[in-house]
Amino acid sequence: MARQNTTFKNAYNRTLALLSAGGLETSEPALGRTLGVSRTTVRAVLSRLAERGIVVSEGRRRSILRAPADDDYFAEAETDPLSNVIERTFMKRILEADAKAGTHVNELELAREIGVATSSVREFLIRFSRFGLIEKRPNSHWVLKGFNRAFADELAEVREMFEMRSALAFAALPKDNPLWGRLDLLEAEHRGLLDTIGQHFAGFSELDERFHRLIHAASRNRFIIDFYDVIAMVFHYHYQWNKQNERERNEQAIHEHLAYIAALRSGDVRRVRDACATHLESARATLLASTV
Amino acid sequence: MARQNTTFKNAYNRTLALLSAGGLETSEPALGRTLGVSRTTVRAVLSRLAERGIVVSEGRRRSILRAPADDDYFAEAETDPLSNVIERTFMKRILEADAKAGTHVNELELAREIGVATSSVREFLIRFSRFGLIEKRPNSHWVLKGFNRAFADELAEVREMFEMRSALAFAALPKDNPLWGRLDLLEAEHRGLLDTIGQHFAGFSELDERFHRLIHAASRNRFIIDFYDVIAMVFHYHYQWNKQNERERNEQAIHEHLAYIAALRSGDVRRVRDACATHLESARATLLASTV
DNA sequence: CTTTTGTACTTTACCGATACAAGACAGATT
DNA sequence: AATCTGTCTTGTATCGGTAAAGTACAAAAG
Repeated sequence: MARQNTTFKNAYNRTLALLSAGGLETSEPALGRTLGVSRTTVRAVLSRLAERGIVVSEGRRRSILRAPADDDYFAEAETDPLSNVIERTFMKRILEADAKAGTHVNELELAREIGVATSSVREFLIRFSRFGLIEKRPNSHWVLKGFNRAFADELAEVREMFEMRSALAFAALPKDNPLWGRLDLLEAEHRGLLDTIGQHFAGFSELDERFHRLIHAASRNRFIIDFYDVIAMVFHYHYQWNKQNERERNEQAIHEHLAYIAALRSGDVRRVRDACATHLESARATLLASTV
Repeated sequence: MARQNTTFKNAYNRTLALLSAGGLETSEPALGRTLGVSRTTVRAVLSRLAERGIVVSEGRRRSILRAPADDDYFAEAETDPLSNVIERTFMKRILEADAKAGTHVNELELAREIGVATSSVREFLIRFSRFGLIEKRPNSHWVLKGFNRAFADELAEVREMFEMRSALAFAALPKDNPLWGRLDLLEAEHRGLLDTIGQHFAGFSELDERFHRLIHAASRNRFIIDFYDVIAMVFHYHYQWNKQNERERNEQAIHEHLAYIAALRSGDVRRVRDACATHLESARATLLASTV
């Protein structure tokens, strides 16, 4: 096999979902746009829909024969892009066990473990290296730098610098800037989550990310914006391992966000500074508490 | 061919240079350490030295038969690692001509132009992407973001933030920290360069890089330290195209560096701030002047 | 008993090939 | 006149293979 057709399978599953929701696009280009794939893939999807007797197309006329059933969908595992699989396996290794600084990472071994070609692992490691957790010895192995206190400190230091600057830039934005509207929406989501915190506080981490990315967007600086990828990665993975007091932590964070939002609206530099600093300080504390 | 043996050729050339200087190491491991390569490569070098009748080895006894001549060396082009070749070709393209933001970058085309496999180009582009000049569209091409004013501004903004912090950290270093010693040496080099500025002011860019990297080392933060790679890349390539007033610019920069060094030694926070700001401001101006 | 050499083995760097996915274009539909 | 479909071409994602470079270990030399 040359390439897993995850793009196709993903698009197919999402088309089934659209069908169930009754919102199937009419034309190939339109469907391509909503799915974010090319027409070639759309046609492959339509072709399979016809094979399975769900939708038949003739020319530009399409008729839905039946609603999709559960077993029409591809298994989730199959729709996961290879790079995600590699990333997950690798992060599991790093976070779970022998992730001491100085450990060697072997491309070939990783590739064999996951069942993929070395070049895929290689490319992943190169991409991953910008997170500052691994380093390459030319012509030789990669060296792990450890998910430790030093990493957390360095990360937090830069984060605080960047976010403070972004927050001040945000507060200074003219009132007709579209970012304000997006901030309003996010605030509403925060309040909504607060009401239902008992049930699904797990959704917070995703909201948290969108909130901070919105703030960073005000910096209009690609280096600042891109740096948030490092933080998002850390939160995404590391917090899967640290469920202690999750609810309390999240609830507190929501309140801090709300205060932060109010400060931004006030336009008062000192208030923004304080709210930002307060929130980032507790974020730092949480992070440090969960390092090795 | 599977792999250019540039490592070997490089090591071989450097061994010849060591021979001419009369400083050949005795044992294989020792030579490996000074060259920074493995024993396998050292043995390949020794074996070629024997073939060419320069040095013969029997057991651990080695005798030098003759001094290396000019045509014993491999041509420089052959000793250049593939990744360098790719980088140079790519940067030339970006800087020379049609480097408008939005231009597509085609892996296959680049690979054909240089005469290498696509995977090598791919890996280069992934590594290069952290410089913020290109961006990947999944399953599709890379998009150039343009070596323009916006890029220079964003770069300068982060640089100033980072270097200011590093400089303050440097000034606060205890006097027995080894970085002070290295600063002394660099100062001497600056003065030396100032005396001979007429002849070889070209050497300044390399000195400049070492100076700023030294300052950043005081931050003890991998993200800050690594960020200097972006700046180094920009200076390395962009300045090859902008030779206007090079001598005056460099001379001024040297004086700014000397003032900067004096400020660091003084430990006076305000003085450090001023010297750092002054220098970075003129660096920013130079950079902006040379963007498209 | 430490360091070096000879040798065998493992891993990385790079190539070439191919299925999957994107993109281009002309003729057909509305 | 714009958008859509059919068809074709190009390019990316991934694999498997091999020469170059690194690494491990036992026997030899000091």
